Amino acid sequence: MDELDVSLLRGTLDLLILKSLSWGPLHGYAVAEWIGQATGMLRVGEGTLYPALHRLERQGLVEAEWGLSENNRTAKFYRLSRTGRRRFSSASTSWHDFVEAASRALRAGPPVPV
Amino acid sequence: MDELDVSLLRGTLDLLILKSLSWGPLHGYAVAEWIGQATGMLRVGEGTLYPALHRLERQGLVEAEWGLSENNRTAKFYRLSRTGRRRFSSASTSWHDFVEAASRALRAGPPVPV
DNA sequence: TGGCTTCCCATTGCGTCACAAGGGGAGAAG
DNA sequence: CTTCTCCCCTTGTGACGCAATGGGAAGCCA
Repeated sequence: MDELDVSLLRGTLDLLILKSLSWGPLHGYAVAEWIGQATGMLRVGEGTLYPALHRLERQGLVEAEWGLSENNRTAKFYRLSRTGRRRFSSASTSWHDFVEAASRALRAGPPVPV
Repeated sequence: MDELDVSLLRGTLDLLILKSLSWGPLHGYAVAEWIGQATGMLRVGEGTLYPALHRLERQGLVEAEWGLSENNRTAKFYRLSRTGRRRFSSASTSWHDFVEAASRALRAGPPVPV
């Protein structure tokens, strides 16, 4: 009823996309499906996904190629570039670091007086 | 050297602020200080913090009141409202749920074929 | 007295991004 | 031939983190 809180997806989407491509090329639709099932709760709309993919492509992290899907449809397959792979691992650690830091603060006690 | 990756702070800042106020009123400057030390790595600039505080105030989650700081300066003290307290706990659980979901996906295996 | 630092408040403008809404095309299935 | 599923895309819009900028008041030091 109330407005649900802000999209926490911010900054995490790219990482999830890179992860989904870490085993091999996927087309956009499959990426969205994977994220949905792997997280169990995060539904990525197409208006969110495709701009993100194009962004990653512009940054040289993924490369696209047209092909045929498992269902015999023309689909654009994305695959990690070498820099994409490097970026994936670095983004992964900084994501964990960030979560760790925030988590620590959320468990922390009151501010210590100087 | 490289461009650092996107602000992961998105969506987490409000939660950290609410947490910092969970023990009692603090002025803005102290909130920023607490976040910096409690996380050990996240530095919140004033151009980030004050808009956030005003936002939370507009939403009725915190209430502000002028007072005197420990250093004898006029400062605006923020304190959690009752709804703010409720919001803090709900936002807290959804933050953890989100992190858990993303974390699960980042540990997950390849997409299962249908 | 004058200048410097620290503390504390705030705004403007910019770029980024998640997202809803809308549009399209092509295979499959009824 | 209609409908469904799959698969692609763009255009707004609002939200938000952030650098830059400005100001004011207390305290210190010379």
